[in-house]
Amino acid sequence: MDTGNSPAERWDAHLQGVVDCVDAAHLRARVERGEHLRIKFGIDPSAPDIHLGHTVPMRLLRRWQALGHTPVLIIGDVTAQIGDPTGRSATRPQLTAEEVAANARTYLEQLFTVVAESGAEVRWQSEWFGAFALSDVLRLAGTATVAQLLQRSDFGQRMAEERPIGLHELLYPLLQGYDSVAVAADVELGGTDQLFNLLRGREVQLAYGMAPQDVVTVPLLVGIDGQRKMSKSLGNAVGVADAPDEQFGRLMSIPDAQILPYLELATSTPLTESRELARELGAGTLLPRDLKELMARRVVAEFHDEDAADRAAQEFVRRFRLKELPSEIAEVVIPPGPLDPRDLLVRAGMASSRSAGLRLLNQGAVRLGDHRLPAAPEPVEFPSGTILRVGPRRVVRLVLSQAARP
RNA sequence: GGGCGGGUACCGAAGUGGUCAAACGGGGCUGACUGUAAAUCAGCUGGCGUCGCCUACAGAGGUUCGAAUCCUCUCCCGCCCA
Repeated sequence: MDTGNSPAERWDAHLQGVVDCVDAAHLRARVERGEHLRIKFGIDPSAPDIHLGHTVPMRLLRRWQALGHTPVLIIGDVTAQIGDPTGRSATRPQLTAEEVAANARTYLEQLFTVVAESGAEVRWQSEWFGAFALSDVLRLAGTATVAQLLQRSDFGQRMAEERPIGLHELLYPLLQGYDSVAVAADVELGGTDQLFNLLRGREVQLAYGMAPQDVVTVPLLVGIDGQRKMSKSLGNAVGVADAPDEQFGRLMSIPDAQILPYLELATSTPLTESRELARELGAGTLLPRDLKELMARRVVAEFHDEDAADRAAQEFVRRFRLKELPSEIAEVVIPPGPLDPRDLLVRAGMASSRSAGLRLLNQGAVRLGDHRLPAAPEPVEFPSGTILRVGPRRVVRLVLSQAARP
């Protein structure tokens, strides 16, 4: 690695966006010496799609990759069948090998939109755990005490609340730690919530007579609800593979307080620029809405392209500021003839049942053409091509089927 | 093996004979408002031929005019002691 910079500058470049660093002095020395390091990054393929939260450590990995290090991506196909107990108050359902393999495929594909594929090493846990004998498991289990493993706050809390803890969950940090032995990791990288697991890797390496890896963590991205950590299952995530409109819209719904964190963590905005933008925001010369839009455009541009970002932004303004119809409207084919409004809603896919449809009608949520449909039970008739709107977001074009009924 | 506590709507969690389609919170949906798909406020949130009926409180039986609530058996889960 030769960035042409002084050792100290090189170290600074590594440190950008880092929260914890253990052992910082040790790592610094290696970096300043210009060593090429193997950077382990574990992937949990328990869900198929990557969201913005995952891209935070991935972004750091990319930066370090650019600085000359080797990303070692570990697909946790074995541990995914356990489910990381981190932050969990309950045992997670176990996945089958097939589910995990399928998830891993799409996951990798999406990961390589951030990290450069060339030069990266991809390893599957089953490479080493596949051949694990019981004696190996026992040896690994012998590297930690129950008390050490229970120190994790989520386990401690579960104990206190008399909630179940699976034995396999206890093993999780050890398995993940053994990965570091298997790939001879120099550094492991993850979100701050992974600190316990990452540190365990050091202990496992030591127990196997290997020099312990250094550990680096990055901040967690808060979900679009602005409250909890971003997570698919909490429904507050922005998926890397989501459609541009979807990404843009979801990003525009984050609370203002999250605009800067998102800009810094979820886009490639240079530090100097984001500082300047933060200053303008504070000074009131830049409106939160505009900065939010800038951030949202950058995210969309990164995972799609500039064009898509432009279109998504325009579409958003069109739909939610000007309250116009979207530029593309899905069509639904409806048989001709008078129709009970409730049935219309069900057939158009806007309501899951007639009762649900009635509720929408009662709430004044339904607009047919440019009329608000009353809750009256009278059947409605309309020409083909009529627009049906339900609430602010759902729009459909009704096309009458020409097939004459006997 | 013994003791104790549980299984309720999308999720969490009340309810221990009728006024329970089931409190409350979360989530979702809708309305108002808004720079916003945010925040806030309000409403809705099993189904159906809508003042009524049907299905529903792990499963199967039973007691009762009447059960999510009582009894019996079964299945599943948790904690503790050994």
